[in-house]
Amino acid sequence: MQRMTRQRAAVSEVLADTEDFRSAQQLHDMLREAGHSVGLATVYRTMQTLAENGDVDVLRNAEGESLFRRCRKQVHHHHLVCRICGRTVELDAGVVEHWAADVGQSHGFVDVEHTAELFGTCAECMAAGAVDTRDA
Amino acid sequence: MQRMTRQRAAVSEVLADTEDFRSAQQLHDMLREAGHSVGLATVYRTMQTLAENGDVDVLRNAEGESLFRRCRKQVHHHHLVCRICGRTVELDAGVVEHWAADVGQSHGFVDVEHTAELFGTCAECMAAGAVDTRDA
DNA sequence: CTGTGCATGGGAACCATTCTCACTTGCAGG
DNA sequence: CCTGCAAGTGAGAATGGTTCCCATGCACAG
Ligand SMILES: [Mn+2]
Ligand SMILES: [Mn+2]
Ligand SMILES: [Zn+2]
Ligand SMILES: [Zn+2]
Repeated sequence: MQRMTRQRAAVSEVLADTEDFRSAQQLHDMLREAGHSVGLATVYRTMQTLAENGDVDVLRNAEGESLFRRCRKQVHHHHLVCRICGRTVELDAGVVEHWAADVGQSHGFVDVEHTAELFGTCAECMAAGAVDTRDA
Repeated sequence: MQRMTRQRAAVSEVLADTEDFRSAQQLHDMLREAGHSVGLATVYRTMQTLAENGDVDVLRNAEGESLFRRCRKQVHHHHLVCRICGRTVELDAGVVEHWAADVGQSHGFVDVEHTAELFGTCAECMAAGAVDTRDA
């Protein structure tokens, strides 16, 4: 049984304010800046619950950190995420769905699930003279 | 300049002995069982080097742990992995490559990378009504 | 209003991975 | 063969995201 608490309301508010994937720690900072006081553990707990309920999407960046976002689409979809600012584009990917289904079937696998995410640097971050932090 | 050491030889040997994706710690255990003494840090370092050279493929399981495997194909590809026995099929996925490139470009993103893995239950495991032997 | 049991939060615990650094060793060059 | 030295090693410490613990707080049904 879910209770409505000051903390959960604050988290929902912050989630509604951003279009981008954010880590639990970033959300925690955003809450603090917005004047709300919410414990980090509570942020993690809340995101876990929201994720289980399908209210937020979760993905892991290259560093293995979990990123959260309230998505528009409730149905299955994929993302193109800016690895610098977190800007996100929701993608329909019928091609990928078909690929997954075909490949699974042709190899005799059942209950095939797939993961597919795109990470890049968005135009704005690129223009901002963003340094490519990769390779070297 | 790469030097051939007892440790690296042992790791290569163990990698050649398995078809399945394994974690650094599992590899470390396998080395110990095979009678070789190799530090865990060395296993990590070796896997990192092999991964950079494209000699092993890396993927992250649901728990965020890195799994390694020596793949047949040297070129970029994806995997269909049995979530029960770990059996792995290497996949060519031109469709996915094109999708990633097109989507990235049409949204003005650069340096677009993608992840795409399929997890399912293979025919044998399905027939055996098998119990999950992995994870833990 | 009140009790009760879900919720909170600060800090400790967890745990895979990386780092440190003194020590070892492969191997090119002599 | 030697030898010097840069690359490699490993035990343990550090890191850092995430979860756990537990005393205290508080939402809300009755
Ligand atoms: Mn899909
Ligand atoms: Mn690909
Ligand atoms: Zn960006
Ligand atoms: Zn199987």
